[in-house]
Amino acid sequence: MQAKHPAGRLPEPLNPIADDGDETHFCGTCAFSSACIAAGYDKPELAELQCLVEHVGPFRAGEHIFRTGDPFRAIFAVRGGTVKTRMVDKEGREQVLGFYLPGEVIGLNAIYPEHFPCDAVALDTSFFCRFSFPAMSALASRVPAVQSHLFRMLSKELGSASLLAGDHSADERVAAFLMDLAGRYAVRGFSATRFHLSMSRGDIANYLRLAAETVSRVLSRFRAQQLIRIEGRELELLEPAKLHQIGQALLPD
Amino acid sequence: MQAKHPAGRLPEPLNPIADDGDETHFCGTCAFSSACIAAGYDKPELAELQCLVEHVGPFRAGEHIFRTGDPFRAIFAVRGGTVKTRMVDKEGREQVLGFYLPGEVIGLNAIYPEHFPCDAVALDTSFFCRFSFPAMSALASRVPAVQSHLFRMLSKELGSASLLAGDHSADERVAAFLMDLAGRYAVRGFSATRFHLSMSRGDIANYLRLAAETVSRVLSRFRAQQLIRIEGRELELLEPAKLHQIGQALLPD
DNA sequence: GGCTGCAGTTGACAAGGATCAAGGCGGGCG
DNA sequence: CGCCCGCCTTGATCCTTGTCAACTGCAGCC
Repeated sequence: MQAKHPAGRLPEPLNPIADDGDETHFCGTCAFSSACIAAGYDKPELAELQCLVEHVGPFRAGEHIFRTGDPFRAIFAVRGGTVKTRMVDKEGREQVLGFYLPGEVIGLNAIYPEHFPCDAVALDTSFFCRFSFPAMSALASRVPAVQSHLFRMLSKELGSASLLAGDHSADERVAAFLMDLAGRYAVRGFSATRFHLSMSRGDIANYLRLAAETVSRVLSRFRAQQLIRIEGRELELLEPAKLHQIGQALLPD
Repeated sequence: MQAKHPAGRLPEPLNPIADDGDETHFCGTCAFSSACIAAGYDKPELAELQCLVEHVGPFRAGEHIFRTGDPFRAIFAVRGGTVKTRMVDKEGREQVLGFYLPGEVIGLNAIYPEHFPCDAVALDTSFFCRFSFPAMSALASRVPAVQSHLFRMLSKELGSASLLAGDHSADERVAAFLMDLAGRYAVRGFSATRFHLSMSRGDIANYLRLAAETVSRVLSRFRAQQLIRIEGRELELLEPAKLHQIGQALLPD
């Protein structure tokens, strides 16, 4: 039993929030920050950006930010908390499309259909910046950096959508999932080796197209192999390099 | 053996081409036609659209339109023929991302990384309209219809990327694949019940994350059930409604 | 003509993961 | 406090699908 970490409780959960800004400076970690910077904080366009953005929340775990079929009027940047997007088919089966962390943007897939094609559900207590899309489009026409930023965000999400597509083993999928989360936390300045899984095992499994039991088994195996330390939803990556190698087929680079 | 169609040879293969236009009117079935129309055929912007578009081809089956890593300078609309996009991982395994028919656009996923993240390979003899992306962006800034069109194309592709994601049976996947192709031919004005499969069984299988043998078996079963008629790569859908029902979990609506 | 190679089909078998089932743990609430 | 209800874990079994293999048909080519 000495392989276990009986008393090794993980430290207090981190509670990342992508909001170090005030009404003038917005969020430093926000997906739009580079666009704001490009536009220049002191330019008249910023005043306009302030008009089209609105802070909304908090949403408690389980509450909807938007629902399938809602008319599309805005996109949302996560300021704090975590969100899952999901589709529910007519037989009532849920399909998790993605998880969104602070600084990331949801709603881009609603531009074309003009209605949200999925639900967005808070997993944590969450806060958002709501960007009116018509106003954003108009601004994009005048500020090339904003237009280019929108194009790039859309294109980026296209790239990540094809990540999950391949037929890969349960180990590869879970390892890639953990490393993907780690990388996304890292680029926003949070710890890449220790974080909280806001989503249930069932949500992870659904997202990865596995059974919840399989996810549970893989995590147990990773723990037995000393690759991770996991206690409920508190996670520590002990061997990121090995995990990256296991999941490499699904990971960029 | 009377269930077979011994002498029922399928008619001559259709050879759709999305080009009913000349240098002035462009392609009526092209993905950009609505943007052109919105911009007004006689407006000065059209002259600009002509400057940024260039007809390229023919490419013969197996030739690359672009390769992974090529610098991103343009997107391509298929005028005629069929294209597959694919990624090849470092172990050399191929991953088919999608098939593109006349009127559809390839290269949108390269905007963000600024290099093509995948290969595009002609399956047929193929022709394209090449749109310089910098010029297109500049035009989009001045013509809201063009900007909006680009946003919508990107968003639309986001939606279709999540289509394939679910864990579905081989029957569901193949049925949905056939119905998806049928629908895409239909919107461009081609027959929705009889068409040529430009891609090999292996490519279909790879795209659907199945083994080639499984695709072969499913198609044989569909034929035995009188749902389709298939002879090599010539396909006729005999029971589109039943196929749609089989694949409904993956299909829109 | 016969050889070669590729695409496709079909069969036999094996394996990874889904499903079914049972039990533990923890939190909310009467 | 004790009950209940999710969430999670672990074990046993089953089934879909991948893998291996053999065979056919066809096209290109010497």
